[in-house]
Amino acid sequence: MPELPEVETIRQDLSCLIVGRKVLAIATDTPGKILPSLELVKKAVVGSTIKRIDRRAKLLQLILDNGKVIAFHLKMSGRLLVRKVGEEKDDWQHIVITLSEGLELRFADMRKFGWMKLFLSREDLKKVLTEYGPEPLSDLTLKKFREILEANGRAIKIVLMDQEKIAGIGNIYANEALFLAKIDPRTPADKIKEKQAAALFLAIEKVLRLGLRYRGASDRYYLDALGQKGHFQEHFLVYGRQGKECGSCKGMIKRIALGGRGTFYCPSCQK
DNA sequence: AATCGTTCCTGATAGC
DNA sequence: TGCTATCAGGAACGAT
Repeated sequence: MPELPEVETIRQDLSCLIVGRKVLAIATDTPGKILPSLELVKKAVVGSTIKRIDRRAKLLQLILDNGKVIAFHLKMSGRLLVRKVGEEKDDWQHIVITLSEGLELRFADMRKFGWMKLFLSREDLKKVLTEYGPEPLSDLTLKKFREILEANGRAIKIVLMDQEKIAGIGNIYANEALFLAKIDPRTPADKIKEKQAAALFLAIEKVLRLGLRYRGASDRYYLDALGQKGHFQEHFLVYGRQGKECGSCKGMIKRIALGGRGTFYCPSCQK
């Protein structure tokens, strides 16, 4: 599932591939996934040029030269693919944005949880973006991190995945970071000691950077903008490894449900 | 205000 | 073998 490293990898790809291209047309077979509506989006963006690609949390934004912004949320299974016009249709392809010079930006989504949304101005977008917590790789400091933990009594894994608290961390990176920091995912955030908080702060940075280095985790559906898999899934220490041996203590990785999400940890390493 | 349950959707998997 | 039922899961939303 696309989290910060996956969305950032796509952002970098799109920056190289489609910045400077003009939007010629938009088509879809799932109009409900285009907000506020296909017609309004067409009217606002067809004819404009893509100036820049930004990312904030898991939200990807095409910044257009007319001041409008198109944002995408990939949710569980969304893909943004750059293809040449006429190339074979992609699996679960639902939105096609035709660009100048024979390219297409395709939004494909097996689960159909993802969406595309028009923002009429940078100010409108900014309002939404301020609702996200700090970016863990650029804005978050240890001091700020400790304040977040102290202010929240819910399980640490729930807090890590809460986009209003910290932006961009999803299930995979939350599980992996907690393993590296040797913290039980159920520990109430406000009960985490100073030393453990510092270890977790570093572990978050480490797993996110590792995810970026491997161009994301293609656990199930994730592909980069050219349709290539990432490789971080080959280095998972706990995620999806229930019943397997812990690489650190030779105990067995356990799976539990936390906040309705699959949670993976080593009971003997993570106290 | 904080937190919980429900909803969206479809492929994978379990059970018979 | 082939059918049906269940489940997973990010985040918005309504309910408590």
